Amino acid sequence: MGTYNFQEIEKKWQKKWKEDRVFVAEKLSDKPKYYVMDMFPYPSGKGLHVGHPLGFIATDIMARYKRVKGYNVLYPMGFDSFGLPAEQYAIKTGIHPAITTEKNIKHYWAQLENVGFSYDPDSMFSTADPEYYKWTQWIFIKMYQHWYNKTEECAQPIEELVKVFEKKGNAGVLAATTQEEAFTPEEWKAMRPPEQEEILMRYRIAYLDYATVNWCPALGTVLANEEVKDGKSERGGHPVERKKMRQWMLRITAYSDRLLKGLEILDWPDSLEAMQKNWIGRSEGASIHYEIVGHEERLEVFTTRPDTIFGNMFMVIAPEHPLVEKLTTKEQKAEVETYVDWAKNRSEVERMADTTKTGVFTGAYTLNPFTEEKLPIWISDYVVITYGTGAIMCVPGHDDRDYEFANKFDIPIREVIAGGDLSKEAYTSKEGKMVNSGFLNGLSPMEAIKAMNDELENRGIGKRKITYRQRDVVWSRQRYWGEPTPIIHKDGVTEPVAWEDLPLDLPEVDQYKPSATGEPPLSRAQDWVNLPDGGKRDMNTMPNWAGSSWYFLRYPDAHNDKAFADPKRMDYWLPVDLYIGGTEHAVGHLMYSRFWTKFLKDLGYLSVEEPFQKLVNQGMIQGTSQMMYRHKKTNKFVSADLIPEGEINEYSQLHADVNLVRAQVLDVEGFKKWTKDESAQFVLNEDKEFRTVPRVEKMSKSYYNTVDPDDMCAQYGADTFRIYEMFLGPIELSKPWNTDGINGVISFMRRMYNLFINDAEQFQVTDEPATKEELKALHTMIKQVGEGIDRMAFNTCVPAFMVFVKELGRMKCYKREVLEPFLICLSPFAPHVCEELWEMLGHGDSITLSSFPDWEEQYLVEDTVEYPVQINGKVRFKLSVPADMGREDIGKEVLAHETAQKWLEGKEPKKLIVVPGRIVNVVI
RNA sequence: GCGGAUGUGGCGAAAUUGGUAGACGCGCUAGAUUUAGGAUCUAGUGCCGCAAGGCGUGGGGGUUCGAGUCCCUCCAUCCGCACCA
Repeated sequence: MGTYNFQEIEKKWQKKWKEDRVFVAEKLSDKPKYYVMDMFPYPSGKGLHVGHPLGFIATDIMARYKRVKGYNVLYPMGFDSFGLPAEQYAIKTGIHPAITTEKNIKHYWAQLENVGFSYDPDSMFSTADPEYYKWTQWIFIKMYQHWYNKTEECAQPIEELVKVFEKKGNAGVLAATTQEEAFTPEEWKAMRPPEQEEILMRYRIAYLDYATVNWCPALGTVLANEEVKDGKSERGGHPVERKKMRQWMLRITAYSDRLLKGLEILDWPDSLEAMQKNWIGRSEGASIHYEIVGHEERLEVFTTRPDTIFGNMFMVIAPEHPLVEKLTTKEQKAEVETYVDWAKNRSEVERMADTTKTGVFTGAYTLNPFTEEKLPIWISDYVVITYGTGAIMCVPGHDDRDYEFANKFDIPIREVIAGGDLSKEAYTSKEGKMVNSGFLNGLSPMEAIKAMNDELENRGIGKRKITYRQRDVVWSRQRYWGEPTPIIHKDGVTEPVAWEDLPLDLPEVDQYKPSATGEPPLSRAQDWVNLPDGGKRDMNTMPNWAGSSWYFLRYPDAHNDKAFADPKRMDYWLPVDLYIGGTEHAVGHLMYSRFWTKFLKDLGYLSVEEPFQKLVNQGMIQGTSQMMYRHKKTNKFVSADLIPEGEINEYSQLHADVNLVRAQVLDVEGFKKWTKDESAQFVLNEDKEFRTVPRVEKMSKSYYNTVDPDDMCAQYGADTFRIYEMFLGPIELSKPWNTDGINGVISFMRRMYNLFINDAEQFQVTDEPATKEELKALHTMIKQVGEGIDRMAFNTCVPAFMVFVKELGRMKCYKREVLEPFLICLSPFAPHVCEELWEMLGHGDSITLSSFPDWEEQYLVEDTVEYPVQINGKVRFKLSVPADMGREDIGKEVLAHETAQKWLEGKEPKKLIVVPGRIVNVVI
């Protein structure tokens, strides 16, 4: 048998690819392009495990496939290098995060090279490279220097806005802004610079503002909403508080509508699209201004159910609402203050865990504009200040929360839509007829919404409004290892760092943690912070999201020093045709990337509105941990099959290193060596084995269930490893890692190799012409593989190869005519061995330069006989049936023809393929 | 509660537009061959049944000549969001 020496082959070709620069894309070309990439990894100290390459292998297959399909392919890889782990390691050890990061990147890159990915080496960069983050800072400054014009749906320079203010004031400006008060040109000109600055901040796309933010005391920094899960920090699971702080923010809400609409044209998974839609949370409703009894101010509320306004019995405002103090009457003051204090100090976790209604009456009333009733204004934390106006009109009859609140505080309930039973629960459906509702009576709720909106607008007390759940994103982090915010504070105003001073490098500091007084780590570099002219540098860094928000724009021109990228290259390469990555970035990275792309498009740097045309979420590869049991009293390890079910609690469970376990049996000696505990005692079963119990959980070093791709490549070869990962199932699916089935792939690889090299180590490929049967096997394979790759069902390609190889082996076919096209088909999956065999076949060029074969139908169809058939005396066409079928078989099918005719209305059928008993297919 | 998905042998899974369900691999069974390896080859392997035959894609119903696939409904599991007005 020929020896398939994968180690030698793989090393040889990896070296050759590198030296010959085979995978460097033509950065500008007339050829059709294909841009495919992965979500780049964060280079942690732990290295890659077998879960990471799943998506990478898929993109590599696509890249290699598109190359042999004649495309100019850009397939890059980079590193998302700013981030928490390197910084926390630095705090612990004092080693500069840049050093750790560089070391980790080297390790990652070596691991990736081992698997044989066809990355374009010229495109590689790290987000922590100053030559890269120079442009991250540049984009940030651009955002700072622009505002969002809602009339033109476009970001525009802030100087132009200033000119408008000087000429006309802000009254006619429709902008994404929190500036509500109007001012005249004279008022504007009379303002001092810090006052003007404050107003401009309300317009800038990157702006400073006091906002209630997620403060994580354990991490010493603020976090974005996307980084908070269930009231805890996504990284580390530390508790998060709400705190009012002045922070850099990005006005992503200016783009909410475009971010929502853009989803329609994208080829993304439904679940991801739904998540983004949900996150943006568009809802249509009305804003209504209520008169407050005895006050000048009005109370603005947002509601999606203006139809129910006749059932509005009370109002609730959030504890943080600005009117709280003003509205509270003397009698209620003490009670209100106690409540507001309590609500503020309640942690997010507590609030989420306990949703029973609490609240307090302010003593103030609004007037229901339609019933003229006095409605009490309450305060409750079930109304959140960050959504809508932080105040609601409450209709206890037709809203679950209002219903619960009204019952608790004995507020009357009125039915305004017939159909429910209000003694039991609120009736929230929009089915039924309006009652007790004045001019709305008799209408359906949908009709009533429209009528009420018209009436509100006529009377000038409200108008239709669209509200988004999405909030502006906090873009400051009180951390060291990130891009410094390129802003200087001086005399109460801010100004950007000059272009020629970019990149604004991170300063050296003595320690990486926040200062003793709670200032960000950058405050430790006082020389850097304080400028000679009295200005002070901003001490915040940008969040981890910053670098990844535009890296896909950099790959085509990764080392450009004059611009973030050459516009011609942007036009040629964008959008990314295929982007693969995990679902964990659904609302973070993917939302920001879309936002930054739209912003840069507005400024004229890009011509695309959306960065990622097709997106695929690869599943997570879970680890299969191996659990072993130790008796709590005797401290002996006991083989799992010896433990009676009822006694399991007497044992403690430990993770054994999965690399020491084969088929649920532990290598006891290896275990002793690993734990460095020679005295450990083991109770073995009657087969003298120590059995473990598998448990599927996250792949993590701490569970000792990680498998290093380097080990897989060393043991089985990169090609086998790649095919096996694809063979596990669809890439979208999560599945536990196990190597149980890898022998099937190994034997396939051996058989495949043996088609070329026989048992006597001789090359046995001949130039004989192939038979029809052999060509049928070939073209079946080509069709299945080509279609499989096109719909990214790589798992279905592998069986096609296996069947093909088995059949050729059975037919003893060692013919060039069949084997050459086969190698090209297989090469995206197993590139090394295919290159090697391609070379043996006498080719001087890389297999990458060949072209993917087309399948031909003539080899695939069965021999057929055609019979003329008449249907209902009208449609005549020919019926093709397999040659071994007789007329009598067709006769059985005549019953079906009436339906067949219906299918075929308006179409010109060529043939019906029939098998005994049924019509199989209609070929048009 | 809202939104999204998924449910097929002992296991991972195929079946692209409705057309012989379970391809391919693992595992298992038997045999062959060598002989201690985590080897190779051959045959078998959805379930029930000696068989003929029957039953089978989470449950129930429907459309169709024909349903894993389409429609309705219920159930289970997973993921995301969540007092969003």
